[in-house]
Amino acid sequence: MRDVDVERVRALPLFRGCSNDTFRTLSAGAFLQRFPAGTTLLLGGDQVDFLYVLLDGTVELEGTWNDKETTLALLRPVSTFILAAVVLDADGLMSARTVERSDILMLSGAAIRRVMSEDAAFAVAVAQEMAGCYRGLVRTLKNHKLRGGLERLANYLITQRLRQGGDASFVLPHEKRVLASLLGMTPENLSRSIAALADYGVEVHGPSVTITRPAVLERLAKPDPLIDNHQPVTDELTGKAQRERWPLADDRTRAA
Amino acid sequence: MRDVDVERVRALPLFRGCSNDTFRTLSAGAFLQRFPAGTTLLLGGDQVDFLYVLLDGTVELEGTWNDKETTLALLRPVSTFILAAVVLDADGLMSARTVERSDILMLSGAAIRRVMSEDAAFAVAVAQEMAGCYRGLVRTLKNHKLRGGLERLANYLITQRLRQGGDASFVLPHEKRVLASLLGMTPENLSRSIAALADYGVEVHGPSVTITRPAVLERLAKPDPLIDNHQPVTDELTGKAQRERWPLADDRTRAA
DNA sequence: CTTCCGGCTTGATCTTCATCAATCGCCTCG
DNA sequence: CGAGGCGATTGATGAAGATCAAGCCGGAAG
Repeated sequence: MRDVDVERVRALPLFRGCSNDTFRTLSAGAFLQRFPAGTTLLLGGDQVDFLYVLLDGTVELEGTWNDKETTLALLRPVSTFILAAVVLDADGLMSARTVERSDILMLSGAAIRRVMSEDAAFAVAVAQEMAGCYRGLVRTLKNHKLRGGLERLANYLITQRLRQGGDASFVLPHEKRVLASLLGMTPENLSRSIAALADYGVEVHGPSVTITRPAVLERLAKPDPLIDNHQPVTDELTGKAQRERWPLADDRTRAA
Repeated sequence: MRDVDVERVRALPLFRGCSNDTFRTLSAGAFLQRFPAGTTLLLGGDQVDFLYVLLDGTVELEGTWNDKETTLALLRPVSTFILAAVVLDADGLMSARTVERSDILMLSGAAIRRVMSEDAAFAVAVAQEMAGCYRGLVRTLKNHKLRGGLERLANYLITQRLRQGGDASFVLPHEKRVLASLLGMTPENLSRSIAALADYGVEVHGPSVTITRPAVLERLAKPDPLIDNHQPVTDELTGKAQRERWPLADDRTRAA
């Protein structure tokens, strides 16, 4: 594992606050692996032995039932995944698959559990990361139960625009069929929904999107801070927990 | 606060492992309150100052958007709620409302955060509880994205039957319109779905349900351990985390 | 260059679900 | 006892979304 990768992991909110001892213990049994696109890292129901950290590439978390599949999340670096299963030493509820070639760090789950009870700061960080993931899922569930497909798409585009810097034009970060699954619709209906958004000032050509009249789109989308996390993605704000604390005043951020 | 209540809280997985000091600190600033039915405890977007522990009654967690409401969870004693917001010192994403008269213990959020960094065992317990809640939400999300309304209802009934002891007859624990919202459908469609399940050996009279041909119903419902948590509810298995670890062998349970 | 393939789009149709409206049963309160 | 109210049910209708079936387009391989 390269030093630069070690540093990236050490800087994660999950590990930033833990002791050097803790971090050494964890990284001792760790290994970094490069997977090609389309590799299944983990199948739902499998025993989970490692905490995964995505350092480069894209990973899809998916659920399956009755020969149907759905994308539950799309992860970009730097993200950890299946932390919940590791904490509880339980089987994974989702499958994980690389969407493109990805560099993934694997940390021993047993070591994580052991170290948690010895290093309170680390245990707190784990609790915070879990809380952030939990809140992300609450947002997703509300998004699906309260909004229709067109509204979900509109809000997705608004969020992407803000996360990519706020310009009128940006790029869809994933294949449309994957995006459709994430948004809970079929690829056909995603196509139609995109076409329908033309009336609201959304121009899509291949993967590139331009929002010409943001105000009009917002009137349709009705974004809501209790559902949509519009926080831009920066190097400073990488963990799920940090991203959930966002619009807090400084004093509260420091206090916690 | 009565001694018997203190004991119930102390016995929760969240507090069972923490030191006496920790527990004393937490219970010092705690107070128990009785709320009538229909009381809003917490509105989405509110600052969250307390961790709530439902000791008696029923609480509904709900989400709102664009004048629509949906219930995200229905809690029965003994359950904690809005732990994630407390851990991150963030605003609540959901509203909480009593469905019936409820006894609720309120613990200072600031004290919880403080105590976490001092007592690793407690921080671990918080992380585990959060992980359990997270997995519950993953199950819910898969349930909604992968199954249709009739299938969700069928699985709900199967789960209820098992949780209430496995008899052919049992009782719906909530009003049907609340149940409809939890299942993500309108009351009208819940009625129709219930009627449709008559063909699968489900008899419903008011709140009482009888499943005459479980095998037939299961063929429709296709329950899946990666979505449905069929674990019975006992005094021994009260926390969200415990309930997620269920089908594990003894040695794993002890190790963690 | 041409062919092939996979992802995307488009149209037609069907299923599912929401909505609107009316009724019924039950309980409460005057 | 009767009136009103609320939840549940049932029916009719419409909208949203899934499915099926072609076609389109662009990149990769031959």
